[in-house]
Amino acid sequence: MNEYRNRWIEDVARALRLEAEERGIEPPEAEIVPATPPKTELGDLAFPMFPFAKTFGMSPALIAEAVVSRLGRSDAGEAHAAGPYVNVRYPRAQVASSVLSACICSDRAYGRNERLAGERVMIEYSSPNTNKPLHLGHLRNDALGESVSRILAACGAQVRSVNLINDRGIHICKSMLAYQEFADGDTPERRGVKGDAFVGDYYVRYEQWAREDPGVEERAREMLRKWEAADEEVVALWRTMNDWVLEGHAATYEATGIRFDALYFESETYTSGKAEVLRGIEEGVFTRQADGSVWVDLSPINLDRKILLRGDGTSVYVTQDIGTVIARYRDWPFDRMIYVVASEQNYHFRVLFHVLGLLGYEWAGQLHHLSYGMVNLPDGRMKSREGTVVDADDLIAELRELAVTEIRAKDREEAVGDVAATAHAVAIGALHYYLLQVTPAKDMIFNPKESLSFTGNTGPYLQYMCARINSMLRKADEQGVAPQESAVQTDRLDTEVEWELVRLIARYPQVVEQAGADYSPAAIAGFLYDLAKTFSGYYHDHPILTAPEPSLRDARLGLARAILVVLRNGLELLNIPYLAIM
RNA sequence: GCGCCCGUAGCUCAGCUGGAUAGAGCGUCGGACUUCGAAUCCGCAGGUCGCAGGUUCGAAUCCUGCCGGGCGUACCA
Repeated sequence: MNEYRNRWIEDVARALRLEAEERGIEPPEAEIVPATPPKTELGDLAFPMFPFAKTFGMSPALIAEAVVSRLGRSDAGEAHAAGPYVNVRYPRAQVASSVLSACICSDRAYGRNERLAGERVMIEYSSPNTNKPLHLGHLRNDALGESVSRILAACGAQVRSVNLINDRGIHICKSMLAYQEFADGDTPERRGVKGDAFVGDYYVRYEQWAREDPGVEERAREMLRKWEAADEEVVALWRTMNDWVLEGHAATYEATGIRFDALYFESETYTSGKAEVLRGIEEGVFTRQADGSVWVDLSPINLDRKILLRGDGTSVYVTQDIGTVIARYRDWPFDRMIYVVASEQNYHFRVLFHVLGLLGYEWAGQLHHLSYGMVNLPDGRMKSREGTVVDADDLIAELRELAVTEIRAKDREEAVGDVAATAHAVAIGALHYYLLQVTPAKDMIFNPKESLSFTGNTGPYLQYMCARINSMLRKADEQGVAPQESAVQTDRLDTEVEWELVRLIARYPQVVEQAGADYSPAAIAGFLYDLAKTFSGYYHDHPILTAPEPSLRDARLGLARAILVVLRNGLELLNIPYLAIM
């Protein structure tokens, strides 16, 4: 459909030029940018004539008429004047047939593009602490990271997803200390709970404990010192508890379809970066203060100054990130690196990227912080102290139970077969759609009640449309009426809504490309909902399997099949499970 | 104070990078299952697009200033 568009832009430009010539006027300079008319009846492309009114000394409507009389019609469609607009209508049957066949033939590859072909993109997301289970904030992070990874891969990039696990530090020692003090050798297995939840309980326990006895704070610091000194007992405990947590996190990733190509552990990299900072002093880009601490001047980027090494020579957060990104670049030289990290850390990444530039890494300009907003509850921020943090596993379990209830209520147990698996897929679909429909940069409110809903603008709605189309195609097969692709007579698709659906299918590849350029799964979510909603209205009013004539039935089945292709591919990019039956 | 982000229907969110009457979902109310699966569809109601200027033929969209909110601005990560 792009060819048509480009051709019409040229044609309209030429017509305007000729018109100007004939009137002895300077050809108009304004760029010709087509828009989309608000309704399909008006056409498929709209050229507003307002910008040319001044140079022509004519009303936009008159210009539109003059332009149209020069354009006439061609095999690329026909133009007509609609007030101040030149509207173009494509040859529908022709376009429909090329769109549908491209979609159905490409099948799982439909929507892919080569925009980022050959580009190596590393993307970091999740990055949990190993002292507690994943919570709702991680779920947004994971959903975004996973989806953006898939979108970039669909744009042709070679993507490597990594998870930097924060497995060391004072917060880790806190849960360890509480465990030592209170657990009496208990284990997750013995208690029959997930390892991350088990350890998380001790973290909470520590917080209570520290409130009653301020002295424990010092004991935690002491433990950290021992850990850094590789004290055997402390390291052994650390290893055991970390493994518990990692196992628990892995189970949650598994349940949510989150994958990584590599795991990085902060415990292995936290001392790196220091050498880089020291090199920076030699090169004069950092300065050392009398107490031995090292600073970077950030006034070039309108910030203050920032410490890079403490007086005692130990690293801070930025220093570590300097080290890890350099190490990663060595492991796997990338053309671009994306950090999926909450907006709280905007400042941190501005500093990090600037510092890497100062250190002379030319790829510093290829680092991006995909900043996303906070997830709040209807009555405010999640607070671990007040116990309002929404646990990831609990939420998923709740969604799953609700889905089971739905399946039973609709009496679909038999049709569905594996109720548990289907319910889980619905739960994940609801969750991911809910988290991804919002523009990443915006804070969002997580309304538990709303998130538990499966009706309306939701993931299950999209899954349901897939299931319905599937069901139709299955029946067509059973009745032996499944059409050959080549046999589809697209001129039978002559209603406005059918044309609208064809246009949506044709637009999908561009949506993927745009979503890749903007790192915005929300763009895909919005598009899929549009498509599903339009189709839903359509098949309600237009019988498909039971269409009055075979050629009409076949054409509609072809359309439905193409829509299924798009929905399925799109859902995959959002990490929403596809269901043939639900 | 300074920096970044955000203000669109009662609530949660869209709005194709400046174009035709600002759209969905939820919620309220009212309709549609002997008809391809009602996790569906259709209709009603609901808006000074935070406010004020500016740019433009044309602004929810771009610029400036206010007002309101969030997050930062640590020798925490």
